[in-house]
Amino acid sequence: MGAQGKGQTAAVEDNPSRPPAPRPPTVTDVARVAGVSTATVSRVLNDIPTVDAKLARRVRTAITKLGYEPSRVARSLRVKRSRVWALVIPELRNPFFTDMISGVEEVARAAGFMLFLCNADSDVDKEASYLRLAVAEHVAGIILSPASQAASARALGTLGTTPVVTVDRRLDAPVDWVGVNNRQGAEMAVHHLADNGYRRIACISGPGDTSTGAARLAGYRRARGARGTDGGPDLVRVGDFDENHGFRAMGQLLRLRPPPDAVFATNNLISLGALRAIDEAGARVPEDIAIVGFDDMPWTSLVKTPLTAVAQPTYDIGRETARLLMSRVEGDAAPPREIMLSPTLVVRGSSSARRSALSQRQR
Amino acid sequence: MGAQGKGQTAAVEDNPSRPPAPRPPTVTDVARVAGVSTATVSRVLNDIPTVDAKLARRVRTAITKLGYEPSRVARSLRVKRSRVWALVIPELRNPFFTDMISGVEEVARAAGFMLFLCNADSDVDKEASYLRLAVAEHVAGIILSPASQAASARALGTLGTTPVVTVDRRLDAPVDWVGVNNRQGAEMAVHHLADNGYRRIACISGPGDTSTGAARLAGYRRARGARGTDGGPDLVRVGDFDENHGFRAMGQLLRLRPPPDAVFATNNLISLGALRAIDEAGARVPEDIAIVGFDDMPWTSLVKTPLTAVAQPTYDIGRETARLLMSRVEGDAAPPREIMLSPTLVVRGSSSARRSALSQRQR
DNA sequence: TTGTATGCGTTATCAA
DNA sequence: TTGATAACGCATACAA
Repeated sequence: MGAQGKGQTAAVEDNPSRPPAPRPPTVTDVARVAGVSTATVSRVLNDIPTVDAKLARRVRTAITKLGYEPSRVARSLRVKRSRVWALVIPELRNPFFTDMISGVEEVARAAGFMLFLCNADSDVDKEASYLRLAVAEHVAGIILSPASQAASARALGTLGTTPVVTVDRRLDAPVDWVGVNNRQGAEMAVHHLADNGYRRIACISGPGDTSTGAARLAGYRRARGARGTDGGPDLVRVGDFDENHGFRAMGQLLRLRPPPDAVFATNNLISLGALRAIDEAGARVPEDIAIVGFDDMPWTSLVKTPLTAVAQPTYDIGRETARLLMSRVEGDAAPPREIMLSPTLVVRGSSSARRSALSQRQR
Repeated sequence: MGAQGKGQTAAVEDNPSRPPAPRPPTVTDVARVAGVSTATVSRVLNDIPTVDAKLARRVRTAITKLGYEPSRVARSLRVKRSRVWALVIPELRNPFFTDMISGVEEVARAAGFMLFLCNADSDVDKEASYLRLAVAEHVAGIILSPASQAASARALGTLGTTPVVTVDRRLDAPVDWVGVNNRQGAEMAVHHLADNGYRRIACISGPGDTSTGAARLAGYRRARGARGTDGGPDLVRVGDFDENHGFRAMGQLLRLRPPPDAVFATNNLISLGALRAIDEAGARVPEDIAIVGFDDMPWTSLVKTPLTAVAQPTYDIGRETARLLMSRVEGDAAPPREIMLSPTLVVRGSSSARRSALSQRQR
């Protein structure tokens, strides 16, 4: 109900009583008002100590009086480096990345850096295009989670001297990296399933041309090898790190004869899709199929059977990445560093110890 | 292998075999190589038609030969407007906003705009600080989802002529807005619960100084009024739009005597917290308490009792917001516009028709 | 149609 | 310690 606020569209014309040029003040204006040179204003702005306290005060009052705000673009042009980072990630809708970004944002903001958000959409061309834009914007540094191992490493060459820190996904190149021990995380998942009596453990893997996809699959294979579990290569399903792949792969796995008795879902979106497939097939977790995911999410404890998952210190990953980039931006020229954090296994009902076929019948 | 070059202090001069200056090429370089003036290069760059095809070709080959990339910061300084938008949101870890951002990003990238990601962290000071930075960076436009209705409206004044489009959360100011009909969405939720026989319908609301918090609460109250349901003001719990508030409020509601038989959770994080509280209390959905959430998420169909939710066209909201800002950036000076999309109710098990007390006992 | 020259707002170099 | 002045890389008014 109520009236629409649309009324009174009358005087759209320019108001002649408005000051002629609402041009934002510049250093020159500040200098004039403070009665000093622009050089002195600049010195005050940049906290250069060799300036008389009295003059500095005059400058500061002039600044507040005018409501002056230094132009970051003019400064960027002059010093040939902006206080901006580019954040290039493969998928914005994956909560892992947004949590990670939260960590990056915290330290960037504290240091006065703005963040260019670049969503590559898992597309190497979009990624390359964003990287070009980033250098065209004279960003001070780049945080990159590469869409692909091969193509993205090539793109690195075009970046000139801009510092780059990769995160989560590695590159075959001498470049900083922050992330978790993905192979270890995968091994933990599979060993845990084997410990709980599962023998046919499947894996829904991500793309082979991402280091995380490759490492988690490698960990899975290694752990299976160590435990001598059953089943052949058809238990491995490689595809994208998304819900769709999780859904379809899980459907295929459930139709296998014999089907797997457990599955390792290698990221949170794949887990989501796999759970949906299990649900639609009317299968029970873990009686018909156990599942362990990668990435612990707010919803993992709330699904029908709470999900066991390999948890990453996602926010910390973002913070460490930003700190490392910060040191590079400030001139740290040490050889490339790799900061590897540890994943942890959060055990819940989806991987509960398997009952033997006998005891199942006894129920 | 050779001697270290360090000894030869004789030749302090630049190594002649190395290119003297790995300085990125500029318009001047391109102009020199192409044998034209910088003005012509600039014209080619900006697709100004009044340039001879032959010269244009020469320029273009020079550009590719040199690997020239125009400096967006120099251009920004010159034209006093960058091809960058600022995206100011209250909470990066709320998937609603990241989905919305995906939509924004799609149209921004297509138009060659970069995005400054500004996470205000529900803090009006951080928000104000980011808005200042945005103008200091000469952004072409701002997409703002205000942390608070009152404080953020004040901040608008400092923005000068920079176009602003608000999204999701409104402001008490004549400014563009894109979002859904939040009051209607809330009404749908409550009417649905009432239709299914619930009589004591609680509400876990967001902050009163956000338009979405206020509108959803208003819709809840209005629908309750229309249906004449039971219960008093203690059925309404106001707090933050986060999981913690959802968890605590739900716990309090469950301890009420008599407790509510249904609850409306006014955003996805509150739903998460409420479900967790219900779970920990050992209550069943919907037998002990029915629940309807706001925002449909990938996990909503997978929780123990699939969640009925008011769904928003989140991605579209982002796209529409970006399109509106684009038109403003291109000079559209029409009066402020409001684009209101419609929410839809996705019905699942968490709000199934209530069984009477009698039939419940009969089970 | 093309070129010359100037300025965007800042910082850095050099003299004073 | 301070100030005049020259860039930074680009776009444009004006002249040719």
